[in-house]
Amino acid sequence: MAENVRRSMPLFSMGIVQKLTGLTARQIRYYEENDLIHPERSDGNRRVFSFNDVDRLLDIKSLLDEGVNLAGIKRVLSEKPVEANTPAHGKKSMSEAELMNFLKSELVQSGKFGKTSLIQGELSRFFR
DNA sequence: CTTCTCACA
DNA sequence: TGTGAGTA
Repeated sequence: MAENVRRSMPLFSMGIVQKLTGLTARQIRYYEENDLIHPERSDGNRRVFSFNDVDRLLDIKSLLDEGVNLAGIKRVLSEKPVEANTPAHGKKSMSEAELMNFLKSELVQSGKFGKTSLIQGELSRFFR
């Protein structure tokens, strides 16, 4: 499962994840406190999120829109341990495809506005 | 400049 | 949750 490696490869900083998920740093840190996500720690105690974390955050965001509280989200994610990867073809979670699509869109948008794109640098490591 | 923790409106 | 203080 080399995919898990990529998925767990920590390479997103707080700022990147904020733009990717649309959540605020406060929320992300708060969710971490509630064991909804487990980012890695790198120099100076800075969080480093993996693809898996971002994916999870996206799920959390969806649940939030549905009016689910932390307890509920916690419950949902509990059934989703961490390495819950598809047995064969994974029709169950197409979150990866969604995420890829989302990330690409972000890149396009960034290009359109000709501005920003801190994620471009980070993302290049995925599409290289 | 960015992120971190802590604490309070 | 947001925000500001004080750091690293």
